[in-house]
Amino acid sequence: MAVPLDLDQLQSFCAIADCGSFTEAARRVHKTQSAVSMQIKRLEERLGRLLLTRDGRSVSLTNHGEALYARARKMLRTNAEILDHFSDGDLAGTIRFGVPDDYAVRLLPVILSSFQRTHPKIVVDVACMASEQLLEGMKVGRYDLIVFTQGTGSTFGELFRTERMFWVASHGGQALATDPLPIACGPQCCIWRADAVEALNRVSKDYRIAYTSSNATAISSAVLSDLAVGFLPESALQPGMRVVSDEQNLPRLGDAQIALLRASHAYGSIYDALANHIVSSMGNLDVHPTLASAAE
Amino acid sequence: MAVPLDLDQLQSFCAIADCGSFTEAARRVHKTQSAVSMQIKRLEERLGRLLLTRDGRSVSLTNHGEALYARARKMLRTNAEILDHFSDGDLAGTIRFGVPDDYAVRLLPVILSSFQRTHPKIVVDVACMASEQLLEGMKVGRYDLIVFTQGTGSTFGELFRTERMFWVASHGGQALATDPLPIACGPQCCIWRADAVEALNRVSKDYRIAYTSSNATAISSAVLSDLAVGFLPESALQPGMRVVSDEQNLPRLGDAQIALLRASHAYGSIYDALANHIVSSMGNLDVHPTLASAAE
DNA sequence: TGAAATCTATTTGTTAGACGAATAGATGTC
DNA sequence: GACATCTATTCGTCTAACAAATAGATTTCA
Repeated sequence: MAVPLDLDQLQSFCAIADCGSFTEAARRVHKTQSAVSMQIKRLEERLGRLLLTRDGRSVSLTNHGEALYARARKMLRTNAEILDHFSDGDLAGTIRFGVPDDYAVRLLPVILSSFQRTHPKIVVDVACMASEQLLEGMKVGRYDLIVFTQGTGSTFGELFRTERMFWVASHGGQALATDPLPIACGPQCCIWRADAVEALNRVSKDYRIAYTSSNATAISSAVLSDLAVGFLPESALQPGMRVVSDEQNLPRLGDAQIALLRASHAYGSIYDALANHIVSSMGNLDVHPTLASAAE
Repeated sequence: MAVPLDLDQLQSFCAIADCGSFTEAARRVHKTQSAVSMQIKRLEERLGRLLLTRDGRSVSLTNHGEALYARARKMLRTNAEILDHFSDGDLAGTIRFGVPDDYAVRLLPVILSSFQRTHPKIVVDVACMASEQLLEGMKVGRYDLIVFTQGTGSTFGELFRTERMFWVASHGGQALATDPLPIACGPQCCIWRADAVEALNRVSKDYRIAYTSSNATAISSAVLSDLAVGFLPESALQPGMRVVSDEQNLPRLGDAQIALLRASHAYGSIYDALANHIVSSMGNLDVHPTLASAAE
């Protein structure tokens, strides 16, 4: 191996990929814009490929950039893990953390309790609400780190898990057989709502929005009490719910993409520690293990 | 994250861990001894721990060093994977590769065929024989890269897989019930032989070495034809063999440790490519995913 | 016991290259 | 068409990584 890559460059690269801007990325990694620009230039020269497309307006990853990103992330995670492991004394501080309420119930307790055990001096201040509100709050600086779900299309933040979405009904209920189909879902802004509505229209299925709430438990209750049919990601399924099989005439839904988003200042050791913990606890994405499968 | 670690330092660190010498490691990474010495000094300062113990004669890893080593290796593998992925044109060259014959049968075809598919221009010259002979051949420069198995004690080379060892007999055969127990195994030098013999003595089991060969297929045949009982690692088990359950009075055997060893010159892109491929294809070791479990 | 050999650590001087500041060039906005 | 806001580039500075040489420590062998 001639000379290994420079993690500093990869860090800048990932920062740009995350926020879509050289200037903003520079702030995050505590460098000037020119330094970041030159780092990327050197990285691209080193690998002999264009990694980012600069369209004046926005910056996005090329295919090669995508291929690099996943692996670079992995290396940076391991790097942060090492630094965390060797950091003297326990890390201390407070993290304002946001998570969609549908995941909160199932996943949070496990994840946060094991995190608290290894990092007793980090206080995690948890907020549970819909992804849209979390993103809103992130904009005004209310959180340091949030987990949120996004549609299949636009990707920003750090994608670390995908999940199948299922139509669900109550066991032995009538809602599923009703026409038009009564549906329980989040408010207008709900990311999945648009996807589901579009899918229903595509198969010309009659439906009506029978129940709306920005509270996930409220929606679950509506489904469980047979008021309506709902759609949920795999890990939000609850006992008493019945997954509607593909044989029914309901359209297949797109996958839920779960990502991590940091405030621009949240790139320190304690944030890395929590982010790493979440990704390794519930992440289900990884680069294909062998190059065999990764090669084009 | 203040400033990420330097992969260059980690590379030197791993090279030292692999060969137990600053001077030799320096040759491998194409630097002077002083440069390597200073790199380690900086790395130890950075992490605030002693990573290597220099006892004048030999150099070995401290506990902190061990913890770092596994993660550093992972990063270096990913690094090599990236460079491989982006290397222009197909890598070309010849690799003189050695592998124990017991593994050759089961694993080689799959591994090498997928490797050839992604790296058609790399010629892999395969030698199949017992680990001891491979190590012997490595000493005199006959191989670039070998896979070999070692006992539970001494570790050198790059450990990437462990496997349970099983006592095996033929289906419905008599050998297992015979007293003293007839055993088929490798020659004197066989690593497992000492372990098995020691285990038998520990439980005061009478046995006799009934069949000896340095050829793994010969031993398998002896077991299959009920001439004797044998002991094999999990992945060398073959149809027609019966694993002797723990209820029988045979002692539990230690695990087989499978490692990779490179010639001192074999640190280039094509060697990395094959080494990575092998490790990701058949490796079953990894750093614990979360720090939770890794913390002391 | 002492000389030679062979380690690692340290010192010194040189130099590449990474960075920040300033500027140019490009693009979209009002 | 002026302005704002990106990224690229130029320039000068300075850090820090390196090779070469040397010192210090330890083992080996006579």
